[in-house]
Formats: sequence, C-alpha cells, structure tokens
Amino acid sequence: MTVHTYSIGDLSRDFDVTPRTIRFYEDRGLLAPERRGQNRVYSPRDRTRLKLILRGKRLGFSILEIGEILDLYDAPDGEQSQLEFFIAKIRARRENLQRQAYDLQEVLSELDEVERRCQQQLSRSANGAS
Amino acid sequence: MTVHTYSIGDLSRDFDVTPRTIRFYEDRGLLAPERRGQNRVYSPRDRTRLKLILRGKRLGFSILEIGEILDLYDAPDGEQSQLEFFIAKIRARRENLQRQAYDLQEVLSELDEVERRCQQQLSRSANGAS
DNA sequence: TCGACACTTTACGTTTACGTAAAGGACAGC
DNA sequence: GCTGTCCTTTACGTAAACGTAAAGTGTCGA
Repeated sequence: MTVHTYSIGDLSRDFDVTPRTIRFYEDRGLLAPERRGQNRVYSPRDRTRLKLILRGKRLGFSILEIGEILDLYDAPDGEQSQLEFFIAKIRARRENLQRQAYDLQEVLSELDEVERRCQQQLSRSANGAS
Repeated sequence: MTVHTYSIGDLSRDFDVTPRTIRFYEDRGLLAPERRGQNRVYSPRDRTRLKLILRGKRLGFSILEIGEILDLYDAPDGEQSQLEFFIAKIRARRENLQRQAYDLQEVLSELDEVERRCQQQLSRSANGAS
C-alpha cells in the first residue's frame, strides 16, 4: 500500500511550472516534501498545496500572502482566543477576496459593453458600407 | 466653466498612492496628463484611467497587461479586420478573467468551510469545557 | 562501463514595480 | 527675505519571483 508520491519532475509536468519554481516555494516555506536520499518526495497533500499556491498566484497574491492563506487552511486545535483571532483573519481575507470579486465583475461587464459597441459597429459597416 | 482638474497630489491622496507611482504609470504610457508649466494637470478622464489602473493592479495584472486592457476600453473606429481582432482580444481577456472568478469562488467557499469548522470547535469548547 | 537522464546545491542575473535621495523651481504667507 | 509646501527631474536602490549557469550525485539500460 505505497501511498501515491510524486517527484519534482512529476509535479513540474502536472502543473506546468519549472522545478526551480517548486524549489523556490519550498525555500519560502510553502512546501516541505520528505526526502528519499537527497531527492524530494511529494505526498498528495504536498501536491494539493502546490495547486493552492498556483491558484493564489493566478489571483495575484504574493508568496507571503499565499503563505498566510495556506495557514488558514490548517485550522488550529488551539485555544479559544487563538481560534477567535484565526476567524478574524479568515474574515479579513474574505473581505479582501470579495472586493476582488467585485472588481472582477466590474471589468467583465465593462468588457461586455465594449464588445457590444464593437459588434454594432461591425454590423453597421456590414450593412451600410459600399 | 473650468472643467475639473487635479494635481498629482490630489490623485495621490484620493487613491492613496504615492506621486512616484503615478509618475511611473505615466512613464509606462498608461497616463498622459497635460502640463501647466512644468506641472502635471489631470483631467477627469485621467482620473478614471488611474482608477482603472489600480483596479487592474488589485486583480493581479502587470502594468503591461493593464495597458492592454485600457486599450480595450478605447474601442477603435477602425476597419473590419481590426475590429474583429479587437473582439478576439476582448474574448481572450474575458476567459482569463472568468477563470480568475472561478478560482476566487473556490477560495471563498473553502474559507467558509474552514471558518465553519472553527466555529464548531468554539461552540464545543464553550459547552463542554470545565 | 558508458551515456543519458533526472535530480541536487550554490549563486549570480533579470524583470517588475516602485522607493528614496538629491537638487532644484514656483508660489503663498509672515 | 525667509520658511514652508508642492511640484519637478534624474538616478540609484530594492524586494519579489523566479531564470539560468555551473558543477556534482544517483540510477537505469545497453
């Protein structure tokens, strides 16, 4: 029952990033694969974390921010005060994301309108042109 | 009927960025204010462009990409082929943004779940603790 | 045993997006 | 006339996120 593991090359291919990038994330504390000899061995959990990291990147977060978000996924079994602080952090992050979602919808609808204007101009020139 | 204008300091305060940042955007061709003497004078349109630039930044786009997006807003009165190319660019950009919106919802719902787990743990410790 | 290939570390290089310091012009109030 | 505030340009500095080159280890197949 060998649990599924991945080499750095596997993940590199799977997610279309360079090994250098993956090692860089490790250097920044976002990943901590085991070692077999001197080679890195990635677990399914490591793989998931990498997926989350890349998602964070697509959303425009810095490595530091992504680290904070990843910390949010590992809910602590801690004390009450710690939990409350943790929840506050989640809420702050959510407000952040919701503003981003709002910005996104703005841009999307504005692009819609621009495209509509282009389409109109196209159909006008298709009709009225010589 | 002096149309509303703004100094670099005005915009700096309004949007909470440094004058240096605003000049940098100009250097990259994203803004082109007029000059009164050697001082920059920003029109309402310039102000709007700056707002769009900062929105693009919040969405994680690079200055170059933001420039492309801004170009999209100024629909050309051009030829048919140019218009079609333009529409294709808009669509590509929209696909990009839609993936980003999807990523965002993923993260948001996952954060929801993490918070729910925290809340449960809080209420358990509030009831069952000594 | 010899490539070939995947992996490793170390370390300097690069691009982006500004920060920051230096040095100065223009005007307002005291 | 001096101080202060706001603006200007030029130019070097910097943090983030890797790229890339150098030099070496480990293992597999022919």
